[in-house]
Amino acid sequence: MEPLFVDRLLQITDLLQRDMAHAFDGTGLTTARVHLLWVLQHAGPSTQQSLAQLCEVSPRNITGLVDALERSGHVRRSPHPTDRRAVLVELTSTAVETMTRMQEEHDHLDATLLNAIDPADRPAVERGLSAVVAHLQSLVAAAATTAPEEAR
Amino acid sequence: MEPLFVDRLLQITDLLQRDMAHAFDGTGLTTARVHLLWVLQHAGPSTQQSLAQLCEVSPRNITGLVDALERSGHVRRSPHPTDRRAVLVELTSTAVETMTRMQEEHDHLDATLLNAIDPADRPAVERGLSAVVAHLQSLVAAAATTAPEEAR
DNA sequence: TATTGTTATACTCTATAACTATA
DNA sequence: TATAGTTATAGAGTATAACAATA
Repeated sequence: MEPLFVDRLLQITDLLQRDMAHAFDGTGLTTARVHLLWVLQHAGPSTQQSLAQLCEVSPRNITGLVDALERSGHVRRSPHPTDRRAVLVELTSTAVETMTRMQEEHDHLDATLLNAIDPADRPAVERGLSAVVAHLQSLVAAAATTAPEEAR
Repeated sequence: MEPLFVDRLLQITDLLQRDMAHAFDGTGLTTARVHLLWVLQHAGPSTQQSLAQLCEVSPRNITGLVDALERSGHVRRSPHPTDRRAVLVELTSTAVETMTRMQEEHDHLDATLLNAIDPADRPAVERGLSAVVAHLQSLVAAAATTAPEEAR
């Protein structure tokens, strides 16, 4: 009996998260902290405000994550050159190495997953998943505009 | 520029979770609690031990979730008929209604997602995602057997 | 007056360990 | 002796609100 299509997607969600969790098993890092490192790696040195926006999380939350990453030596706070209210958060060299390794694992996972699919099916899968993403984006966008009204 | 395949999957992961989170917006429920209700709906009245196994979570965690769901009127604890150590957790009629509605929304989401995919591509997408699931399962299984040794 | 980050407070999910009541 | 559930304790992620320093 075929599972529902959406259940297949949820199963992939679950498995991907488990697999990625194994990747930081020995590092003492967590999903939220790795996400912040990932954002930092791509954005470069950033203020906590901009990190909050990029991570879609409260500024207070960033304070906590940066505190933890500073303690574990993955991140450094330095004064902002022109705005004395702000700090710049940047990766340490240790973290740069860690993120480089994670990026490689990420690319490797991408290759092996694609490789698991019959080459003849790949274009159709690409098209299908793009369509699914587009549809989900429109659903989420629609919910985002109606939900705030309910909340009042 | 095409995103990596695995990034497309992660994007779907993120969007699915957001969309489903909207579904319990007004109910005061959370992901973990809805998951427990979902399990209960499919398993029927259960002891907390078996719920812990089905949810892959500690028994202590179930205590907290059941406490919260009992307070919000979604769940009832009743004495186990033959084992006086155990309790049976079951859905209240309110929760049965909620879960029925959620099941309908789930089926509806399944239909609309599938509908977003070109009919000609559907079989290939099915095959492709099955292969991805199988591959991820083997990765997770492999990590599960090696990780415990590192932990010692 | 507006913005940056922090302190204060609180809730949720999660875990392990010790304990109670029963098997 | 082993099992079911709870109390005790703890850590992580998350949020809002009040406040300090600076713009």
